[in-house]
Amino acid sequence: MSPRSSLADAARTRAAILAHGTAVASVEGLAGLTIGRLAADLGMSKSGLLGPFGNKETLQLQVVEAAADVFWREIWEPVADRPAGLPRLAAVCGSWVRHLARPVFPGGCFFIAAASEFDDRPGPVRDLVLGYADRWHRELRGQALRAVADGDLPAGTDPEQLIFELTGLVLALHQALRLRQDAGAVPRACQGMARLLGVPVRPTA
Amino acid sequence: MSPRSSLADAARTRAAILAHGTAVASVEGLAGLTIGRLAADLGMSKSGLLGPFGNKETLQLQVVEAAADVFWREIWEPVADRPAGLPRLAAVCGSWVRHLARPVFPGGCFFIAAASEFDDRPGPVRDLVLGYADRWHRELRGQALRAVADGDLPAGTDPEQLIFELTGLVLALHQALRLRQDAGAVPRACQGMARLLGVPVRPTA
DNA sequence: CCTACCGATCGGTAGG
DNA sequence: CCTACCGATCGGTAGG
Repeated sequence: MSPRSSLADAARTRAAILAHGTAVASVEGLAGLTIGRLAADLGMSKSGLLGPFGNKETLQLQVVEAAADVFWREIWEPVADRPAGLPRLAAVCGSWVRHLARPVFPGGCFFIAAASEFDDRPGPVRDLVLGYADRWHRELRGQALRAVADGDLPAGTDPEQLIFELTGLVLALHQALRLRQDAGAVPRACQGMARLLGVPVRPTA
Repeated sequence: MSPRSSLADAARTRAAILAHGTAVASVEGLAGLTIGRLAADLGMSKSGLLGPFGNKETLQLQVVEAAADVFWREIWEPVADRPAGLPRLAAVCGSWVRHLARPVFPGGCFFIAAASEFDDRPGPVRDLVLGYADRWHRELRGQALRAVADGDLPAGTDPEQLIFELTGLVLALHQALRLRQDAGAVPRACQGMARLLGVPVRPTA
């Protein structure tokens, strides 16, 4: 009941809003996130929910940031201790597949959905999603370049082509799992990745 | 001004609504299609627009069907005269790439967007989108099976794996073009397809 | 964080 | 095909 406690309460409230917001947005879309629905789900008033954010766009931006934190923690951090280059690239492919196969958000991969939803809608939300996509792309490219330099991928391998094809396998896996509910797509994605990398890929946490 | 003319007028009105509806939905999403916005764009009243359809869901379903007609005409029909098997499969990959690179709808590929938007929303719209996806999948598989039977793809080639990877390249191309606005993705998609098929793939109309 | 309220827009209907 | 209208919900604000 001290000032410190009410700051902590406010932080908890904000965290609860963002956690539920990422879950709802993964299913309904970021644009389909409504203040009234979120407030009702959390037993709050609309104005109370909007308070920490000011307006809907700021809420959307912070939902994207919260989802990015989860994505990074789920996929990249578990493999950060693998040797740079091919071992880490193969490991991140495995944890990426795992993230899609055992979805953290009820609507599957938040970023695949957000990228598709906002690819044609200019504005701060699109810019932020694109910024995270670029960051992800650069991380993958760094590992691919290192793998080529180490001789773990054939000389002359084009890192951009490799990352393009790996991304394609992830997107095909997402569509197969979400739209077609075809769990057989998990080994197909791993097989395609393994062929591109020359080493086994398995869904790992 | 005869009855025949007013039937023709009604058909033209319906066609205009569906043509504009597919365009708007490709950008705003099928759920973001609103009756008021569509009516304002076309200079009609909301009730006049809703008349031919009865309710929004029926409008959505008929927009999906109209988009499917365009998709089929744009991608499959131009290559229907190619020999069945590998030649037709390579040709359809080329016209598929072309469809994405020179988008017919302002929001890019209607079906990639609709599949992502409705993969988590049960109901008639999802069922219809899934039905078209299945139909597309079966067409591709038929050509792949024929290519294997003809000896134009290595014996032991798994048609499902092949189609999964081809679809991944299409999805990666869509994301690169729409989100990242990276036109360099067109040759990357073609290169990946050519490696999978063993023959050149070029974007063709 | 709340209640109470704002104008705008939603999908849809009545009646012509 | 239209006007006129319905209740519900949208994002957001005033005031506490």
